[in-house]
Amino acid sequence: MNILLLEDDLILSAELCRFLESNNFNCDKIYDGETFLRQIKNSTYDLYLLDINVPKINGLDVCQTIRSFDKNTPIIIISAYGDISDKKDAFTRLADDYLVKPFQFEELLLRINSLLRRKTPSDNSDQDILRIDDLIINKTEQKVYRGGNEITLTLKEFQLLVYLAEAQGRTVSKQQITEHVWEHNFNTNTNTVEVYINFLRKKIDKDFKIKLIHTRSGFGYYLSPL
Amino acid sequence: MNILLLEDDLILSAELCRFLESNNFNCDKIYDGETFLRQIKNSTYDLYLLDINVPKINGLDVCQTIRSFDKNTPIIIISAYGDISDKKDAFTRLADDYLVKPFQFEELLLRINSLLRRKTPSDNSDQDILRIDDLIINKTEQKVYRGGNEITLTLKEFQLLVYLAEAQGRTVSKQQITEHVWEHNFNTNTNTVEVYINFLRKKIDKDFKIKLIHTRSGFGYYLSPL
DNA sequence: ACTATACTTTAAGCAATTTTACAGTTAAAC
DNA sequence: GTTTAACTGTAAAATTGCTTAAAGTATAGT
Repeated sequence: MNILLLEDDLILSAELCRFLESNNFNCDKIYDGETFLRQIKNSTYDLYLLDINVPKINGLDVCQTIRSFDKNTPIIIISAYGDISDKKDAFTRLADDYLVKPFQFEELLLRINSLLRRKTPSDNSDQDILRIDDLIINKTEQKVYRGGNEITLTLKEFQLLVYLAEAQGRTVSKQQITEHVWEHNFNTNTNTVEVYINFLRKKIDKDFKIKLIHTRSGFGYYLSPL
Repeated sequence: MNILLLEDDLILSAELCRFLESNNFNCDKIYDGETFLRQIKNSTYDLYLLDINVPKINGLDVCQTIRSFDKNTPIIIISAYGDISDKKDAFTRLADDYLVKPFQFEELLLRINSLLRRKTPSDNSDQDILRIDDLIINKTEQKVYRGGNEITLTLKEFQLLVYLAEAQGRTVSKQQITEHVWEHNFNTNTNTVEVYINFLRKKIDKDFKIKLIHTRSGFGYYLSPL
């Protein structure tokens, strides 16, 4: 089980991580909200542990951002703020639990296990969420987000994007795309794929500095932030 | 939403119940563990609230007994005991949360809602009453209300609405709808689903500003106030 | 069993959206 | 510099969805 910890108190962070690892969790630690959100784009975790008062983006905003595309992964807020208004704030942003510092590590462990126990048994939700940089594709909900905003795609646009995303950065040929997304094999001189790539670029890359859809002339297309 | 409360402090019990009812829960109160276990055989609840130190059978044993046949319904322990060993005891008996007395009612409310939100969607089909905004669907009575007024639906209309409601805002395809509501799988060129969606829209959305039934062209339909 | 009524399904025309095709332009490869 | 591949806007075609009416089916009362 992988846990990602957001905590800027280096001593607490190290201690907590050590404690969790001694209880058979794998724990990564991050010190500011911005890096945190970047990190979860690359790797998936089973649970998030968020301090509120951290640099750049605070823990509550991080929580809200996660929940905009992932309703499932448990989130526990750990904070020195113990007021009911702070707790209310956390729960309305769909956190699952709230622990006031200082707390006993043992209690945190109990609550982590309790939440993980409740996670849906056949948790395919992790595989159903594809990420490329800040682009998030939720296959079950059939929805796409970039920079926190939802992007509305048509059925074919969505299928094409999923096919590209599942190639994991490898280049896929137009031949492969027509076969998988359009399912007709002999279609020669047609530029349907180019047209749809163009549709996707308009919706996904146009307003962003970092382009995700790339062409390898003669080979095909690939999805990557680089 | 129905809550069953186990608490032998009559003053606290009454106050808590009043608070929960003012927050749109239905709350029944029981004063000892034995009666409690008898009660849950007769009626189903959405969440249990258990004090530990009560007559006959204590709250932790009640918790363990419930979990022997029901792993799903959320259980919150409320107790004056605040030691880590007590908490550990509660969580190992598969309670979902633990609040130390005295606590703020407001915080209990937050934690109740958090747990109810997480209830697995699958057991939503066990749910008798489904709600989407001001639309209320009573499955056992097979009645539907919106804005306090009853809406008369035919059998197929009702089945379709229930199927959409149980999807919890997710988009369901026409394929899925025909399979579940009409149960014939090879149905090719027929527009029965569209027609029934139209019937439902007339009865449910027509007179209201906020529309609940939405189309995602190419994908299917979903129910949501947004 | 007959009739009236309500319910379900099919059909058809229209509207909206999505997909495809075409054509001119631009960029890349050789 | 020429050739080939890729991009992009427009428009036509195809698909999908909505709505209404009417035909078929089941149900209840007499």
